[in-house]
Amino acid sequence: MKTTPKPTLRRLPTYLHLLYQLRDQGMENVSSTIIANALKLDATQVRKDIEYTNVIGKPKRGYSITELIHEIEKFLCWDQEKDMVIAGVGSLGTAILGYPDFREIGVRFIAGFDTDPEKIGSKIHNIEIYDINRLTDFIRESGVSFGAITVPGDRTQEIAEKMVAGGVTAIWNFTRTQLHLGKDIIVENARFMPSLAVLTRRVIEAQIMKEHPKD
Amino acid sequence: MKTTPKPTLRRLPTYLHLLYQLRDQGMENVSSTIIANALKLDATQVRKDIEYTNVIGKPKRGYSITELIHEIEKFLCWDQEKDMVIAGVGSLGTAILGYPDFREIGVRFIAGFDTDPEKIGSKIHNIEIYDINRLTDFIRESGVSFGAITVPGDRTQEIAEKMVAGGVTAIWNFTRTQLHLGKDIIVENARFMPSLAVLTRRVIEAQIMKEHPKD
DNA sequence: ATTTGTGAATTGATTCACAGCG
DNA sequence: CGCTGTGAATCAATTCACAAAT
Repeated sequence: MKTTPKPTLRRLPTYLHLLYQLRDQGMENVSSTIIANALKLDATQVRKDIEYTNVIGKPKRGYSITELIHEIEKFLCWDQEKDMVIAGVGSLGTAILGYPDFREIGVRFIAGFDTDPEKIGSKIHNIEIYDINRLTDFIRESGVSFGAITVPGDRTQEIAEKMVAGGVTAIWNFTRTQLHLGKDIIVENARFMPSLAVLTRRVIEAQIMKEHPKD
Repeated sequence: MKTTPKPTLRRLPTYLHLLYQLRDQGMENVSSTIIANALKLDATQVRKDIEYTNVIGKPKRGYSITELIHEIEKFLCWDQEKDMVIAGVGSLGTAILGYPDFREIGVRFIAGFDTDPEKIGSKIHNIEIYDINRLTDFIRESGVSFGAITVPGDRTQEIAEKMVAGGVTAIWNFTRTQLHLGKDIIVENARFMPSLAVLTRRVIEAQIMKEHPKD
């Protein structure tokens, strides 16, 4: 099997979000051109992306919105419940626990872990917070396979290893630290700083362009 | 001038984070190979990225860590104070206001805006929260040019337009909505869902691989 | 002996161009 | 026609290969 290109995977959630809106407006079909214009993409690119999800459109009419939604969700495994634990419930971890959209796409946080004695034993957004020392055991006992990491500082690698020791196979890493784990562990980094770097550099480049319009 | 490739810009912050750590460990020089291994990248790619920042290394010795840090920060405009406002101080907005790393790279939030009467007039992480109706005027009066948007639901476009009306030229958009603004406005999206899509799809693909090892 | 810097080759992604279908 | 599906062409990014530097 060919693995799906990462850029395609990254675009699919934005298609989904748009499709929900179009469906709620009562639309039944949508063309690649409409999607492309709404999301500032190329229509061919939209069609190629959709091809991966095995949806086929009808000439003249476009794609069925409900079918597209269903198939994209299935393709991403967003139509199934996925339990997840989170290590680190500072402000970012708390924000994630309270983010309502996760429930819609099947992510259910079943526990949080932290070192702060004030937090341990409490509930955040109705999710129980445990001592981080219980992380490995909890994962082993519950069989959860997704872990998110939002700890500050440099304990990231150690915590990831505890997750893997318990049986987690997929890690969503919000920290700035690069993880080194077995190659059967799937790690995906979700960071703010790369996009801020693009933003601030583009601002400088725009200034330079304006001052020296020699392109 | 050639614009810097986006993948390069996105990697620079991870270099920076590693370089801070190496510097704090007392190291003075670093080779592209060391950086590449630590961050799971290709050494040539690291060297090409560094070329953009105008740092030149010394054969046999590598790059000066302090020089690299300084030049990457300068390249990204992370060595200068940049005022920013934020619209929407729900849990994500609150997390961002409390994220300590922003101060290190020169981002200073000078105000937050919300519709919630409970929040208006209060302070969050020591930053004053105003009524969102004051957004345009505040921006005009303060001359701030960066705006972050973390509002829930579908008011994103409207709020972005209010920011632009006040004079913001760079928008950091944390919502799932695609913005349509003048082409002199720099917009950068910072979303969670694309990376979650990569994570969940990679998990399915790994399962498929395991079940049908016909690659 | 290493490590940079960089053209050349390769791989990957996007966009073009158009055939085919309703 | 209007729209999909797709091979071909283009563009962009990564990786290779090696000369130059110390």
